[in-house]
Amino acid sequence: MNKVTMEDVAKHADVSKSTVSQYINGRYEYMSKKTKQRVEESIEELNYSVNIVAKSLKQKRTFTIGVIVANIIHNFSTQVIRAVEDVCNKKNIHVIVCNADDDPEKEQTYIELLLAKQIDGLIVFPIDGNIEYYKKLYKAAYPIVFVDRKIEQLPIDTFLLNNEGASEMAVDHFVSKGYREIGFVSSSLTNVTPRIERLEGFKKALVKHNVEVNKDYIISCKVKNIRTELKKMLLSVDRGPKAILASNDLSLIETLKFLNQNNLSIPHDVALIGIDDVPFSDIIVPSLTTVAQPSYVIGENAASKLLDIINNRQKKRSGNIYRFDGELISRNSC
Amino acid sequence: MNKVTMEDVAKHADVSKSTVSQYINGRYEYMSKKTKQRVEESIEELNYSVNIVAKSLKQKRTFTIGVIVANIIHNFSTQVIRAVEDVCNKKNIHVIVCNADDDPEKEQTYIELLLAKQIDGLIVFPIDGNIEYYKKLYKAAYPIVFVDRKIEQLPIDTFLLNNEGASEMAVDHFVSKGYREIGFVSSSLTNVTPRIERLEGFKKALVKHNVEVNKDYIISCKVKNIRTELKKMLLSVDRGPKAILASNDLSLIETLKFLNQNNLSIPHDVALIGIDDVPFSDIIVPSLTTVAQPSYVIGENAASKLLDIINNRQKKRSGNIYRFDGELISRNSC
DNA sequence: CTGAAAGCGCTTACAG
DNA sequence: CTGAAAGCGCTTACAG
Repeated sequence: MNKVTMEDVAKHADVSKSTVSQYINGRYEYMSKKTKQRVEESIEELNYSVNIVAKSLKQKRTFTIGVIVANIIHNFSTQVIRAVEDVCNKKNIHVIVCNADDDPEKEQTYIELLLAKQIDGLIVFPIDGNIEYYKKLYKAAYPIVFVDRKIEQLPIDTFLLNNEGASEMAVDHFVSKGYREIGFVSSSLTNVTPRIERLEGFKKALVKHNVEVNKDYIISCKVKNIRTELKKMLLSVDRGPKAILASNDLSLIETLKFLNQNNLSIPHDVALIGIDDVPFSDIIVPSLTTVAQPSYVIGENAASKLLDIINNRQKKRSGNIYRFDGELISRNSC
Repeated sequence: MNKVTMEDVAKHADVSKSTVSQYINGRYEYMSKKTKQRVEESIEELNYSVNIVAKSLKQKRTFTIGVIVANIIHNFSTQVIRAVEDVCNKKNIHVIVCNADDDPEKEQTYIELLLAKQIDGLIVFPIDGNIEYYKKLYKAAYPIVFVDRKIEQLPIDTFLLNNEGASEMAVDHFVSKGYREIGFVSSSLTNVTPRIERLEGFKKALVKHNVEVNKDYIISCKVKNIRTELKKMLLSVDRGPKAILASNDLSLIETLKFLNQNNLSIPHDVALIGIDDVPFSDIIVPSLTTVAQPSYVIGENAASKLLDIINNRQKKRSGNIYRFDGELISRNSC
């Protein structure tokens, strides 16, 4: 395929490699019409295309960034990736996606491989276990932004949902519909930002509405155990909650499955709101009321910021936290 | 970050670059214990990692492959990508994913960019409009495999569903449940393999069961028009079909939406089977009977084959068509 | 067992 | 306006 090099073009056009390079990079200022045309024709005839690897080595830029998602299983991850790719593709930047699978070691291996490939920057959904490693990257002034989770110790730009606000929206909606016995289901085991903040927002919102926080109504466990916990909460306790806030897509799905399997009707027996829209919320019966994350917008912003940082390495970095509000989409499950 | 080079390590260990390179690449045969240890320590101390861009330029391998999906909107695409990434990551090969969005020009731009990046091989969900371009790649002996769709003219290894068999499974299931008035809904506009073959398989299966093929029961149009067409088919015609085979995930979703919106109960009013499992088929009520594609297996096989081809460039290529059988998952929609 | 040298295919100051 | 030369950071025959 790509056997023809700049040298070949130069010979064919009877000019120097330098000139061909100038042409390729659109620096026509000092180029005679004749030369320009000869080069143009030669490139056409030989079907030349530049070797980006060689170019990258020289320029120390690879025109590629990496995205490391904590876990690609979440809808949110997929949508963020899509947005990042859209933003980057527009600027002819390639994106390499790695799924850390919530495993710090896996993540570190990926980061090292990406760095060895000299990628220009990194978008990371950070994992608790790798803080020291991020610190190294930060100190080396490596272009990096975080998504979904923040790491307190590091002034790295971070893009995430207004998590407390999202919970508040859901609780407000429940209360406005007359529900005061509200449960909370979370699938995250580890101490990640979304889980902490959504639970916190949930509690605050209850307090705001003068509802006492009932610990028996809060589930936080592995995905596969959610249904067992729901059974305890809804079927064993004397009076369980009449409404459930599922804190993300996976816990929403588990809750749905549980309710369906136990013939509990939504919203009659239990009302349901999920944080994180799921692709089928509009398709099923009853349709699901959710607080949708602006995932695409979050991804766009993170990508734009990263590209900015890459293009202005010198500028000192701000380490801002960018919050994006969720949107309550009222459908039929509450 | 990666400022430290092989040269630095060489100086620090007081050996030559050649020796460091040998060490990095695990060629210890002729290396004295002492040298080996000194290099090892220096690498450790300087925190050196190899520059893959330089390595790639020299070796003419980038340890990266590209995947160009026709349209990432399909569940199938996502799953194939996941499988490809799993296979490649195990061998430290990176994957760059591009979404052609069913646009031949977009696809060509991506392919050119990927080639300029010197990627080692390509997995493509081919689009009708780019046959000439694939031919060029083929002639240049560029490592490439196809997924999901075949291009008759080119002997390129292709991995796809046994589409006719999938339709047959669905029809058999309908018939076994007593349905003989069966509709077919397809979302693909263009003449792509899955659409053609699934429709063909559908017709053949009807014939096999001595059911006459009724053209009014076959819908093939843009996704956004499916519901209008369904309305004509189900609500305007005197006697519409009592069962519907949705030929892929998107048409399944549209059909579901239509049935729900019109309060048609599944399977009582209309039985439903979809080719292509959707993630929520098990979650909703009624759960959906589908013919699941072995998407992950297809992706795994395509990736393995591509890596094989890359590692044995000399071998002449077979151009086999690899068919994978779907699996009927009987749930409650039929 | 180890090192000097050439070269992968570009870009970029600099000279003329 | 154009070209010769150096260099990006590796690998790889080859010499010793």
